[in-house]
Amino acid sequence: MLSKKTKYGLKALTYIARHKGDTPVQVGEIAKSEQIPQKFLESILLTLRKAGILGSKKGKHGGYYLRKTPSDIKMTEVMRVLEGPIAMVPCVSLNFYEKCDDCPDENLCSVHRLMVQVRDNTLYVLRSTTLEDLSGKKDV
Amino acid sequence: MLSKKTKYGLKALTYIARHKGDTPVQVGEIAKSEQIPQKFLESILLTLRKAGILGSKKGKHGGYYLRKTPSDIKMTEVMRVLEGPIAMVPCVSLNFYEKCDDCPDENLCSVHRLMVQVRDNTLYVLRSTTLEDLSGKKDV
DNA sequence: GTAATTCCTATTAAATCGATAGGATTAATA
DNA sequence: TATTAATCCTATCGATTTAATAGGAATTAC
Repeated sequence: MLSKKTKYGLKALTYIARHKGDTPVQVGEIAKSEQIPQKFLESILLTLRKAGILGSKKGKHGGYYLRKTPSDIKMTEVMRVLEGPIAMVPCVSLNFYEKCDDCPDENLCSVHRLMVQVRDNTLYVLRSTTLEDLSGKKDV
Repeated sequence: MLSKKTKYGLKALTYIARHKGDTPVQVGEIAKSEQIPQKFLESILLTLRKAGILGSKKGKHGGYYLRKTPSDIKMTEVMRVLEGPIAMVPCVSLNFYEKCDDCPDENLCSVHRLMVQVRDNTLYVLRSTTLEDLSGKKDV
């Protein structure tokens, strides 16, 4: 299940990507427009900033902006920052690998092999989708 | 993240599918072999039985057996029973659909469109994989 | 110096997960 | 028929995670 954190984060990123002009976008504006609890959204955008996806400007007239162009922001990156591992089990995770306590040999594990397949297909989608795709024309 | 319930369930099904002979397989045997807490496994197999995937025989010399041949048991079915919806958000779920509170129009929602893609790719894998694939030769 | 904004830490309520406990029910078999 | 061994059922529990809230510190425009 996709966490609200990730869902809100993706919506916010889309909102910022669609924003015209060179002024940063304020949390309050996004929260209101996308119906997201403001304080919660604050912490999410902070996470995205710490991960280098967003930049921020503090103080009055401050706000958030993208550090890269939307077409350079892959969904793999965003998902890993907000949702964590893309794989459904740690033993097939590329970036968050962990061995299973049980499994003596991963290659013999039926669950492992299935989850590799799922991971590869999910990765394909998330790698080939960028923020530009999310924020682009509705009918694409 | 794949729940332990699903992981254990898949391992148990694989174990049963590999079992030779026409006697039912006992929970204790599976639990021991696959290192799964027995009581927990009991409840999982019960779920699978209620879903029609497993059959059971009570009393002495009882146990569980498959209701269909492994090649007829798709991973979509097993995953839906044990893990719930395959989609990452209810608004793109085929079997557990729910409208989002926020989203006025799903077709305009960037998250929705992304998650449809992920769902379709995951479905492809889970639909084309059966228990026979899981329990088959290790080096396939 | 005031107002508006991000930044940071802590807390909380609710839900979910993984597991355990204890026994009821059923069936084989001696 | 009594015993044994298995599934079946319900309830509970502790730990973790999630979603959200609270309160204020730091920073900046004006």
